[in-house]
Amino acid sequence: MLAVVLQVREGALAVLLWERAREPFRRAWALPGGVLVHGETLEESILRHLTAKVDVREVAYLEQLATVSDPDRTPSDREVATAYLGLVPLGIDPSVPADTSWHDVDALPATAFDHRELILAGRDRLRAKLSYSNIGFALAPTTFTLAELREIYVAALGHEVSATNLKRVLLRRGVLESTGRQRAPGPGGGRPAEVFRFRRRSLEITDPFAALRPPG
Amino acid sequence: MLAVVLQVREGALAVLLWERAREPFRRAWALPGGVLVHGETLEESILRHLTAKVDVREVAYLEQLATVSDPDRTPSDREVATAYLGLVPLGIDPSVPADTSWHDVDALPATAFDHRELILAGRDRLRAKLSYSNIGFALAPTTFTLAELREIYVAALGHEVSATNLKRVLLRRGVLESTGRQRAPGPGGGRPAEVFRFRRRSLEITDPFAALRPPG
DNA sequence: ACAAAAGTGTTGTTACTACACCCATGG
DNA sequence: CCATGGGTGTAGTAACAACACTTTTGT
Repeated sequence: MLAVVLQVREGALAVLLWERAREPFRRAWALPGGVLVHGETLEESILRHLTAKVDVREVAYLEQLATVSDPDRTPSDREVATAYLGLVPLGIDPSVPADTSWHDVDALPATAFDHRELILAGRDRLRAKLSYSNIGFALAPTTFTLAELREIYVAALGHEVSATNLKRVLLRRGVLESTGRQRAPGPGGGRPAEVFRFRRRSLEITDPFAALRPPG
Repeated sequence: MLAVVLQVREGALAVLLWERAREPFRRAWALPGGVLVHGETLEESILRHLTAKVDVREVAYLEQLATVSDPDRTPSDREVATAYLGLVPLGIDPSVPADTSWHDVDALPATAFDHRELILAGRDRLRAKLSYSNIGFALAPTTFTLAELREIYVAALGHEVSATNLKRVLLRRGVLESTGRQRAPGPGGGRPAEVFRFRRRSLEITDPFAALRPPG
C-alpha cells in the first residue's frame, strides 16, 4: 500500500514524502504506506496508513493509481504494492511528523524503490483528469477567485493557463458557479474579484466524448 | 489475478468466461485467472494463466485495469485480485477448453464474485480509449476496409458510427494509412473498397489535450 | 488622473457531424 | 442501366485560444 498525496504549495505541485532512516534506501525519500491487514479493503488500508502522516480529513479525493509487482522493485522479497492518488486542497497545511515533508514534484530528491515512477504516474493522471473532469475541486479551497484558481491549474498542469478562458470553459461545462460574493482588491488597487466555488465536490466527467460522440 | 479478455465477435463485444464446476458460484461464469507465484510480475502471471484458456499470442494488447480487495468479494478468505484488460483482434477464433466460451458483454449470464463489475469496467476503459487513442489496432485485423472497421467500432462503442467520418478522424490523426490495395466487391456489386491498416500497433494517445491545451 | 486587477466581447481556428453528391462494380 | 456499396466535397456547429476592450478599484 502506497499513497501519492499531491497538493499545490507555493505555486508548485508537491508530493508528501518521508525520509527513510534505515536500509535499504537509507536517507532516500519514500511514499507513505504500509501493509494491508486482514479484513480491510485497500481504501481502508491506505487511509489508515495515511493517518500516521497527515489528517486524512484533509484528503479531498482518493483514487486507485496502479499496482506494481516487479520482483526487483525491492531488494529483499518481492512486494506487490497498490498505489493510490490522493489530493489535498490548497491552503491547508496539515501537521506532519518530523521525518515527513512536501517536495516539489518537478524537483524530486533521491527517492526509494520505484516511488519516483509512481509519483510521476500520479501527476500525469491528475493532469489528464483536469482536462476532462471537475477534479479541480480537490486541489482548490472551497471558495476562490479566478486568479487563484488559475494559479492552481498552472501549478498542476505545468503550463500557462489564461484566467479568461479557464473561466469560460469551466462555466460552460457547469463545473464552477459564482458565490455572489466579492474579494476586496489588494493594496495596489484593482477591480474586486468575483468569488467562485465548484458546483460539485465529487468527481464528474465533464467531457465524456472528446471525440467520436454518438449521433444526435 | 483476473483477465477481462474482449473481442468483437458477430457484431458484438464479447468476453471470455469459463463455467465454474464447483462451489462457490457453481454453474456461474467467471473470468480466467489464477494466483500470483513467487518471482513473476503481474503481467507474466496473467499471461501464464491465460495460456491455459487461449493462445496468448492472439492477445494484441494488455493493460492493468484495477485491483479489487473487498473482504466480502469472495465467500471464504478475502482475496486481493488484480484484473487486466486484454484485447483480441477480430477474425481469429482461438481454440478454448470445453468449459470456456465467449459471451456478449451486453447480455452476460450469471457471473461469479464481482466479475460482472470488472467486465463492465473493462468495457468502459476500452470505450474511453477508442476516443482518444489508436487502441482500435488491438480489435481490428491487420488489414481491413472502412466498412469492417466501422462495424468493430459500432460493436465496441455501442452506438452508430459513420464510416465517412470515422475515416476522416482516423486519417487526420495519423492513426490509419492506406495499403494501396483494394477489396473486390460482393455478389451484389459495388465499388471496390480501399484496404487500410493501423500505422502503429502499439498504444498511442492521439488526442492528449482534448481541452485546456497548452498555448502556442 | 493613472495604474492595477478583473471581467467581457469578438474573432479566428480546429475538429468534428451531417448530408448531398460522385465513382466503380456486378447483374 | 440500375442497384449496390464505397468514397469525396461541402456546409454547419461547438469548443476553444487569443487579444482588444471595458469596468472597478486604490493611490
